[in-house]
Amino acid sequence: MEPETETGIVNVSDRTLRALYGYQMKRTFNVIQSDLSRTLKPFDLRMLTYTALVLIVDNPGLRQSQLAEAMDIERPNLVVIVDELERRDLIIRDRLPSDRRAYALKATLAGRRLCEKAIAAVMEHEKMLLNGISKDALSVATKVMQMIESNRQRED
Amino acid sequence: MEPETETGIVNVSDRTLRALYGYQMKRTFNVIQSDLSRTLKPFDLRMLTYTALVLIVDNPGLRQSQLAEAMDIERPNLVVIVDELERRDLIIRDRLPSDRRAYALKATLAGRRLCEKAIAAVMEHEKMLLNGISKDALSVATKVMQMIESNRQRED
DNA sequence: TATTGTTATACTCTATAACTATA
DNA sequence: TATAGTTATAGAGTATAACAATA
Repeated sequence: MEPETETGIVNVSDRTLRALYGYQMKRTFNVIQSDLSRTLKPFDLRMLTYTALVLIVDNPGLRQSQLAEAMDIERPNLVVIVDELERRDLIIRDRLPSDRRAYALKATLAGRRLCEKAIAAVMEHEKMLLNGISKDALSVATKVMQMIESNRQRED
Repeated sequence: MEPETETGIVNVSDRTLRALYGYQMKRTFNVIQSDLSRTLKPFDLRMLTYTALVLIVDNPGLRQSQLAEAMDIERPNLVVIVDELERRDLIIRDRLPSDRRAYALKATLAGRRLCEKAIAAVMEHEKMLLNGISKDALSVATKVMQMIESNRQRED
C-alpha cells in the first residue's frame, strides 16, 4: 500500500525514490547541462569553459590550482580548458613575480565581452527553466545544495 | 558594492552566482556522485548499475527502452549496463510473448537481495549527507528539481 | 622536501549511425 | 515502414602517476 510517484515513465515507490536521491538530481542536472550546452553553443563555449571564464573574470589573478579547486576538477583536466581559453585570446596566463611556478589568470577585454554576452544568454534561458518556481523555493533549494556540499565526507 | 558569497575557495558576486546556477548544481551532484560511488563499491555497483537494478526490482517486466528513458540515457548505452547485471545473475532478460523484439527485465532473487542491501547502505550514507536539512527544505528542493525537469525545452 | 603546472594515459559516461529481427 | 535491441565508434569528462621548474 505504498504511495507511488511519477518519475519519467516508470513508477517508483516513495521508499525507492528516497534510495534514488542521486537519480533525481542527475535527471535535473542533465536538463540544466543540456540546456546550458545549447545556450552556449553560439559562443563556442561548453559548460566547463564557460564556468572557467566566468570565474576568471570575477576573480582576476586566480591561480590554476585555485580555479581547479573551485570547479571541483583535477588540475590536469583544467590545463586543456585554460589552453583553449588562452588560444582564443579570452584570457592570459601571467607569471606571478612572487611565485614563478604559478600563473595569474586574467581575462582579456575580448574575454570579458564574450563573458557578458554569454551570461546574458544563460540568464535568459534560466528564466524559462525556472519558470513557476518561487524565489523562496529557489533560495531553499540552493541552501539545501550548499548544505549537502558542506556535509561532504572527504576520503582520508 | 555587490554582495559576495563563499563558494569553494573563490568569491563570486551574487549576480555571477546566478549566472552559474549549473555550477552549484554540478558541485552538489559531484558530492552525491562520489559519495554514492564509494558507498556502492563494496557491492560492486556503480551509480548506473545501481539505478538500473533498483528500477528493475521496483518495476518487474520493464522493457529496456522504458528503462533507458527512465534513466535518461540512450538505448545503446543501456545495453552494457543490462549485460553486466545479467552476467552477474542479478536480473534476467525475458522475451515478451506479445512482442518478440522486446525484453521484459526482471530481477532474480540474488538481485533483489543485493538491491535491498545496497539501498540500506545508500540510505545510511544519505543521512550523513542530508544532515541538518529539514524535511520541509528537502521536500521543497525535490519539488524545485522536478519543476526544472518539467520545464525542459525539448529540442525539435 | 613540497608545490605549480604539465604530459601521458586509462576509464567512465555519452551520443550517433547503422545493423538484425521482429512488428 | 517502424520499433526493440544491438554493434561499433567517437567524443566528452574524469582520475592517477610521473615529470620539470620553482619554492
